[in-house]
Amino acid sequence: MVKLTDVAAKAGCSVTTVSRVINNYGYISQKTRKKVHEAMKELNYQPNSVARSLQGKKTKLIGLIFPDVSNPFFGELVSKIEDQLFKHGYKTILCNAGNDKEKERTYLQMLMANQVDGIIAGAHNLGIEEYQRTGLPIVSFDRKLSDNIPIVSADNFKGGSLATQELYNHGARHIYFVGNPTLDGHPTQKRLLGYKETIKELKLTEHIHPVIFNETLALKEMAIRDLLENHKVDGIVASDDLTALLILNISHDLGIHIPKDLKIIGFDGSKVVRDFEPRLSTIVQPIRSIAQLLVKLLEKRIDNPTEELDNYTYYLPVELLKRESSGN
Amino acid sequence: MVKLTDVAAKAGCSVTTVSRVINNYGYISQKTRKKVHEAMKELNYQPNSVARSLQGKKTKLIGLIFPDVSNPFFGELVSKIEDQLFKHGYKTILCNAGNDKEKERTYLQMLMANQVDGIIAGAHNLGIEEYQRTGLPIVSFDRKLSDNIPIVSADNFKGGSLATQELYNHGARHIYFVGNPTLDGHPTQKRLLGYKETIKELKLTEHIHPVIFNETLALKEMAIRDLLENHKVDGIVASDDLTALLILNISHDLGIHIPKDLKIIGFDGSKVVRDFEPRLSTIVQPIRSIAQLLVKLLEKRIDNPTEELDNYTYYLPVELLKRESSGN
DNA sequence: TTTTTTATGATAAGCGCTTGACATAATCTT
DNA sequence: AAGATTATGTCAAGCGCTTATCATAAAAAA
Repeated sequence: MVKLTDVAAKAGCSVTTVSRVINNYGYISQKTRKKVHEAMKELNYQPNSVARSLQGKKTKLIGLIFPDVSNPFFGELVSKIEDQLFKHGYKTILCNAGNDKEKERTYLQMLMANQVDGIIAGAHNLGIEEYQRTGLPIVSFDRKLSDNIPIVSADNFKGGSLATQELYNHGARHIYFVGNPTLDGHPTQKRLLGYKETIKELKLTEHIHPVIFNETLALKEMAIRDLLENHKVDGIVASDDLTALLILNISHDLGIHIPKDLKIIGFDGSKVVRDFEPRLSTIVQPIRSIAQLLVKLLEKRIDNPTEELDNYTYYLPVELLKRESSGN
Repeated sequence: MVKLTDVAAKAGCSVTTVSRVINNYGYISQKTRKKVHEAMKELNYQPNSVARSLQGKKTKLIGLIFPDVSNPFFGELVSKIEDQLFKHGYKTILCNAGNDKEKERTYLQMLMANQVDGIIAGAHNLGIEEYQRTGLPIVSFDRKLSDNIPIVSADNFKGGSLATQELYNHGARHIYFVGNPTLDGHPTQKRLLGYKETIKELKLTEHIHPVIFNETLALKEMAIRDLLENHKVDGIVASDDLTALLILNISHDLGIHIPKDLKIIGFDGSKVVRDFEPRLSTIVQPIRSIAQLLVKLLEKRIDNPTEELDNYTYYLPVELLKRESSGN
């Protein structure tokens, strides 16, 4: 392994000088600076970040705690975050927490032990305290952890409302909300609230049909089949796109015509779903902006941990993508 | 920050003893071991892995270099790999390389600087040498890097063959291969070879219709539209599921009935696609097994870098999932 | 009791790098 | 030419932990 002393030898100067070049302090002539850089290049030298970190330097490691990148929405979000972090010089430690409390907890410990500079939290298994206890800079996606942890989120309430209104505009009068009904703090709840509010404004009756997010596919299908076969429904606000797709498929099996008999609108609008299911109307979350803001806020916290932010809650605007499934 | 000396103080023993407990060497009585563990728990102590790594201990960090987790297949694969790594006590550094040579190169440097224990390489931008030069244990997914780097892959050739045969069995005689035609070393090429071989056996004419993987959606759509409108085709082997979905959608737009007028079969079989597009026939890669094998091989390399493996090429069996789109 | 074995402590070196203190050149000012 | 400025070097301490060495004490075996 090439080390500082090797570079110094090659460049014909002292380690101090090399260190000065690398860390950019003290007096250095252009000539030596160049010589050192050349030596580093020739030897393909990379300062050992482990050693640097031990001096209290930043590790430039960020922990990303999210449910699961195999979900297209989280996949895209994580991808965008990773890209932002990379541009800011950070490396991403990927922590898929699933719905596994224990795994999330272990990861938290690991991240601390690895001296990460900060955490972006998007999983929802653990309580606030466990995150607080890390003492690390944290920003949260879509869920309030505590008063002093910034939270970034799409405007889920508005999304729920927009979706409901869109279905109404296209003639639906028996509009169901299909998805997770009761997870408190969970983002889908705000979507539900938006739905409820709008239903009330429209003087309709609210109908909530629970389809639990991390149930098996078969159980979800049963729940949806039950809805479509045994209830009078002509419009559905789905809590997320995957649920919406399921409804689309089952409707097709049952011979229910979309959008004539039933109008559907999803939520999330990941690129994959938008591109490959072009019939589905959906509420699109601004994934790129979310990623940018998360990283920007986190970096701010890292660079200045004590500074109070002027705002701890950010709702980014959603967009209604009108397609065939909602009657367009 | 809690450190070793704090634990020693709390437990009423020397740092040496604490270190003996942590690293499990030398003589230690059950009583002291317990006392130390209690002290660690009480203080919520985590050995600083940065400091440990500096002694030459393993970092337990693995770099994962893949194109992009927002692609459902890679999302699922990365998710499964992450899970395997976690179970083996490793942390995952996520490196989305996209098709960006420079980013991949930078990541490689970063991984070296961070003293990762090994790399799982699934991106295809860089040449062998740059990987070799890291001097790190590496395993590769789906692409040969060099003779002494193990490669794990689904049996793409067999998959291409199975798909072609399936279309034939259901009556297709004008069977096209749609996707990347020429990327050498790229996995889709073996799929193409499987297709070609089988076409020859069946005494049909081969037709290759290029749709470049990282083109824009619009260009891909144009290419497909051209195929469907201007060519006599009744069967398509798609190089991957997303391309297959595109073909499905465009066929629908053009009023081409699937599977009556045209039979399609995709490739990859990620869970998302299987669950949410249940009409699509596809060649399913054994993602979980791939992940397990990759991690197993990598760990072997890490624990014993010099040992020669008895095999450097692993083709895992694919499975044909028969659905409606291929005529079932 | 004597010898072995087991348990713990004190001390120090070192992993690769940073940084401060101090010293000495080389170059620039006026 | 004298002082100021800039450039480089030497040396040493320290980040938190591991590990080897040596010493000593307690428990177990002979």
